[in-house]
Amino acid sequence: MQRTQRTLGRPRKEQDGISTKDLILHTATGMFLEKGYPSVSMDDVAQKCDFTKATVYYYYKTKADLFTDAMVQLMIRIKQRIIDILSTNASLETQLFQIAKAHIQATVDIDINAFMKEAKTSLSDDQLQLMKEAEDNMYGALEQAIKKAMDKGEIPQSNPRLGALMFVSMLTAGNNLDNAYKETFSSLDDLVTQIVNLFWNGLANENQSSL
Amino acid sequence: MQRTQRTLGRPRKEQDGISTKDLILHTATGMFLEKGYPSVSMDDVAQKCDFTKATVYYYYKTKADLFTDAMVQLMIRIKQRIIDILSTNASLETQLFQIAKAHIQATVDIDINAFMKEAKTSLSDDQLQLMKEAEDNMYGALEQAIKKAMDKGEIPQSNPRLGALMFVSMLTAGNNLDNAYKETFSSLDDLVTQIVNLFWNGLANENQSSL
Amino acid sequence: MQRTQRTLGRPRKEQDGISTKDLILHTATGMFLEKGYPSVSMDDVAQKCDFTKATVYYYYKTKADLFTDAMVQLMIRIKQRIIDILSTNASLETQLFQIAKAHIQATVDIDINAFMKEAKTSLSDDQLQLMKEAEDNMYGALEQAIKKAMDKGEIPQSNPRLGALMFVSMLTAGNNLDNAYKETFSSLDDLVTQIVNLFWNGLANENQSSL
Amino acid sequence: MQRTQRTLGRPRKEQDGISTKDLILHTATGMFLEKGYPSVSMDDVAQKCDFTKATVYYYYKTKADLFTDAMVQLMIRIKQRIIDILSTNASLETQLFQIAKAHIQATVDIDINAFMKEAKTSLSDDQLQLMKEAEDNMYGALEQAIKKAMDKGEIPQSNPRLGALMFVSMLTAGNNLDNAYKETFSSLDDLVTQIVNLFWNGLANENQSSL
DNA sequence: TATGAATGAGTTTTCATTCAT
DNA sequence: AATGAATGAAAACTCATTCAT
Repeated sequence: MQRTQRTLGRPRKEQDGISTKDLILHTATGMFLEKGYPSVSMDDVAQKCDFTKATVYYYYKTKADLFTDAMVQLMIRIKQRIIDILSTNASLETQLFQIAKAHIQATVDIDINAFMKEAKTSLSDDQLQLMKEAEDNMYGALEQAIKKAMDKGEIPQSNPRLGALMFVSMLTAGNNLDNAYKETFSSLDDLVTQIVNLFWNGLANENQSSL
Repeated sequence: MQRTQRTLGRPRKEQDGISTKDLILHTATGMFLEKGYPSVSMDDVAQKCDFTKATVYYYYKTKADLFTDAMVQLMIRIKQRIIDILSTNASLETQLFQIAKAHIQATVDIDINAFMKEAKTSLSDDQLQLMKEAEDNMYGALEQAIKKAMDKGEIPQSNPRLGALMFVSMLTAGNNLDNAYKETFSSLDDLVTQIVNLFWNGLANENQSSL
Repeated sequence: MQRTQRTLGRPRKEQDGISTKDLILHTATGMFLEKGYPSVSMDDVAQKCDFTKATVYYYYKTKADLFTDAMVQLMIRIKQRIIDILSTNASLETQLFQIAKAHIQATVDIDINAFMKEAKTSLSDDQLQLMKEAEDNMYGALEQAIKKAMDKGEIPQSNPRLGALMFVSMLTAGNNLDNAYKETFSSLDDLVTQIVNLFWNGLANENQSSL
Repeated sequence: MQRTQRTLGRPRKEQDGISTKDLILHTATGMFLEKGYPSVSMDDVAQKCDFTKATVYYYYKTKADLFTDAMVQLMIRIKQRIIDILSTNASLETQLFQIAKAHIQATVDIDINAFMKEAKTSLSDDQLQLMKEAEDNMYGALEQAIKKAMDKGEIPQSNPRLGALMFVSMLTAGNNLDNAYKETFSSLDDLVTQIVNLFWNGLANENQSSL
């Protein structure tokens, strides 16, 4: 008659409560983001985790698997962050500002497109599919928020998906800014504000296009 | 006054008027753009040119040298194309549209930031410097055109460099669009128009920011 | 008190009690001695051991590392042999004869100076330092024995280190003797005796130098 | 009717009176001595001469040819220097001192044995033969001088060739001395004197060998 | 006489991956 | 769960050599 859910026997080694697999995944994510897929070797990841290559292979059958999982999990986390911000009552503009700030504060930068290009030759179709779905979901949240604002009349009707894509592309560019140039901004908030303003109001601030 | 009448050494092939070195450079440029720095081997380049690795090394001492030259020359060409368009009498908005169209029509796409990240560990400081300068020049032309429009009162004053950077980032994102999604646009012009409009008019089309 | 009862990982082959690493080191030592540093490739070593290049790299990170270890270990072994002989009660002359014989009987021959010259451009400062120390130790034992004999009055006072160096240089030269010439000696002992005599008594066999 | 030996027409380009072939040979000699056969590339030689590889090949069919010629000519020059010194009226000991000093003053060092070992695999039998002969000649002069001194009763009878070989080996060792150690001698003359003394009088300075 | 172009065969090194314990 | 051993394939780079002018 078992009373507790607590598993019996000595609990498995989980230093700081993080499992080996998670540690590997987390470490790999950071390294992939920093250097790109081909420039990170399984040994690099293993060494940074203080494990051996073989241990990494114990958890991930191939490097492509590790990469796919790393990217998918990352995109899920980002999507969740976006959703959290979008679920508040603030105006869309305010929310976009919050998203932008969170994105730029995170040292990590997901230039998904660049990653895809690099890894394309190494990933299986299934893996590419997985990543594409995660990417879709990630942009999807933003896209729907924009769509809702359009439907509510908050902003004029246009292509909401394109808006979402362009917004993220601008954030990525903001993240990759040359350090020397970055320092010409008085603060991070200042940079973020200018980017969001550019996205929100455009360069011209007028209604009519002369085209 | 010395005349070196007869050229020394074996003459270059010059088939179709294109020298071996140019062929290598051109081929390499395309491959780097398509797959990224680490994924293109010197042998890959050589084979595509129908030469041997050693021939590539005859013209470029290292892979990093080849890459640097490829990117710098590319950015020079792009800068020139931008300058050509900007030197017409058309309005800036029209010019931006032309630039965007030229950029997206070119199969090549330079996601400079992504390349820099990939190659950073492999390039020497000198090489990085060369690329940064070429990049600066490339954006510089656009930046000055925006600045001039601001000074003329054509558009409101804001950060012209950030505008230039964001514009190119949007074009790059447009270029990397998922094919399936790309096909939802009625034409290339349609896609380009929407991107330029978004940049020019912003999402909100209003003057006041609520932040 | 942690007992690592079961050894982790795949166990080494240990055929004939010699570990893979030792086999590689031993093989490499012989090849370096025979052909010199630049003329021995990592693949050469691997093939002679019936392993792959990658296995050699598994144990030695670089060729320079392998070379350094090979030479240092060799010099340590030679030093030990010299010390063993010098620790007997025999007269120094007899001991020198024994050392000379052992040196010449060993098929291996270390022309340390020549090796240093060849490898100098390839070795790191640390590696050169390691080799220099091992070399110093090797000569040191001989030097001290000569010094002791001088202090005891067995031989006249002079520069003991120079004596040690010259002795080894003569042995090396003896080892490298042209085979045709070597055969003009009635026996190995004869050759060794003549060399040691030359070193011990000099060419002139007289006390006064006319210089 | 030609009166003068002076060749007619424009004299061939001989900068500083040294022909291209001689310049190449001379340069190559120095580089081979400094770095050893395998570590010197034909390109290295060419660049140091400010010519192209192809020019070197114009004068020397193969690298082995260049090396053989370089070494043979060098040994001929050394032999001549030895003969010059030995043809004076000075005592053999004095002459050996002069030879030793000349040898050690020359920055170049011919560790012929080491070179032979390195190059053995690359040289043809003919080339090895050529070098062996030059080497024989080089040692031969010294050998004969020693033999003559023995016949004159100046020094006791022993193996003159072995003496010659050992003498040169000691000089080579003296040349390769660690710089730090070299500086412990008050002057070059001091070092040379000690080496020649050791060779001439031996370590023991006594007539009887206890063996 | 001298040279620029081109190459084949190698060299050092890296790395994803497998295997046996 | 984790690891040490071993490898095949490829990458960057080198170099002696040939060829055509």
